[in-house]
Amino acid sequence: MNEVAAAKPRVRFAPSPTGYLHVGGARTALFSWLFARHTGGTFILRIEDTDFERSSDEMVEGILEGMRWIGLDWDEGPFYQSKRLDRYRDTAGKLLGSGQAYYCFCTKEELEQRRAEATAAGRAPKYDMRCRDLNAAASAGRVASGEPAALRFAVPLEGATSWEDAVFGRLEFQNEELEDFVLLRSDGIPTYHLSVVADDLDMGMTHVIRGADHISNTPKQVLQYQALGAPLPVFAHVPLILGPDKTRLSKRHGATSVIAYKDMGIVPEAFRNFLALLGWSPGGAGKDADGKAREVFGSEELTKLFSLEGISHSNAIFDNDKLGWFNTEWIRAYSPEKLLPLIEEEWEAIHFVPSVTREEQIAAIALLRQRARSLRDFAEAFRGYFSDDFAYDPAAVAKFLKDEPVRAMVAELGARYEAASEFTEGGAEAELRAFAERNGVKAGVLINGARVAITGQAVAPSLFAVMMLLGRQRVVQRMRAAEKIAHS
RNA sequence: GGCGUCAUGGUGUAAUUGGUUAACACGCCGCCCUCUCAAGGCGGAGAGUUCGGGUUCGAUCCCCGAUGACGCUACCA
Repeated sequence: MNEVAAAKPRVRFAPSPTGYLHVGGARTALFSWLFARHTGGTFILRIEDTDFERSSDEMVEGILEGMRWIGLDWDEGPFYQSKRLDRYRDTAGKLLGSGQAYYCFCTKEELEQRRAEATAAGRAPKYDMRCRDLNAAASAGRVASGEPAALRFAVPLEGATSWEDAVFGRLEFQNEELEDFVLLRSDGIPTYHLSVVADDLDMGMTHVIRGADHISNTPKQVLQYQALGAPLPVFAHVPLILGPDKTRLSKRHGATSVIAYKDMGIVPEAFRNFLALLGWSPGGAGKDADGKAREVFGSEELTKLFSLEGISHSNAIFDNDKLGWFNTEWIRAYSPEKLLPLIEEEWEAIHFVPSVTREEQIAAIALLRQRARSLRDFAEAFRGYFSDDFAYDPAAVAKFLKDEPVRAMVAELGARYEAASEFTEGGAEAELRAFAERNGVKAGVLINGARVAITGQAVAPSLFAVMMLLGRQRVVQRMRAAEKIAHS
């Protein structure tokens, strides 16, 4: 461990607000957050908005919303790079002053043209360093007189740059493979390469946990730390998340924004649990006494188990089925009281207003959560439990409530319930079974028919439990109306 | 093209880090339960660890090569 890592960890999540929080970003944020919480360190949020063209406040809000949704709270920030421009110029000044950076007067057009020529000629499209040996004083003069110039870092011509990556081990790049990258654009705005280093240094980052797509950028940053005489943070590169076709996850694969999963009725714990296990495993620490690995982990447990060592080296494929499984597990684990506000959001989204009391809602949720796959179920298939405003699933009607005799029997049974002296779970079942026998049909036929009449669905909890939940009045009313239910 | 990284069933991951009939979870199939559907219980199919060489008494694990995938290759981040 180097001297920086020995200090209390300080880690950050540094998204660029050029889009909403996507699943890859969410996972790196989660890993950083888990690491900070595990070690008792500090988690910092920094918005890298130096690309004014593509950044927007709306995207910043979207990112914050996504982070709040999966429960990632930050201790410092959000800091905005757009408000710290002076600091980057200071750092650039140091590099220029020590001769490790130089002004470049080549225009963007010239560079593009040379790049095209080099590629056409089969050469590597690297910057040709033509401004590198310009006289420093003369260059400074040109800049002072208003000539636009970018500032480039002077990469050593020989040797190699390496670091010890916390997940990949020792990584090394030959300096000759690197080009003299731009630190400050000609409009004075820093590039990513400069601003990350300046900020990570300034904000005292001990660990830089980010996507593996940054591995190739890392030597450029290591070189700056060295040029500045600063100690290196620990770099930990996290493998990428791919779509089912093994290409980088994109809108083509469906939802890419974290909030889209919220909209699909995924519960935050489920999403976080799923994400945590994509590219990370607790190893032996996550196993039970019988040797079976558990996978359903809450926030506290993930925090306890998390370590950089458990991060995988290879890219992972996003599997919707498994996410769905985590969702059912977590919906079942939530208390009805905790589920209710989440369900209310679903209702609001479709402008549905439940007509039953809160107590009845809680009771219904307690009964239904066992078989919910998504929060959306509560606003769709389960509507009949919360209001008389629900639809009959045509397939369910066709399957169990199509025959006229059955419809008539369900209606008649409804009338019997109405006339009965009491309405209890056992009594209702006994009544139904006796009625079925007298009419020469199997009890199951009436149970299934009544279920459709009462809930509109072929799928539901045990019929008699549902009856007690809905209450005699609704049950009777819906059963008596069985003959009027439309069917084809 | 150059540079870099990675490679265990369809998917996510394990394998006391050279000694296992290669394990667990998701998914899939079947059976049980049963008033439906889930859940649950039980069982099954599915990888000999990308391929080829080496080192070793012995390689998922170490070395070399190939292949493939992915990443980077901007005055984007």
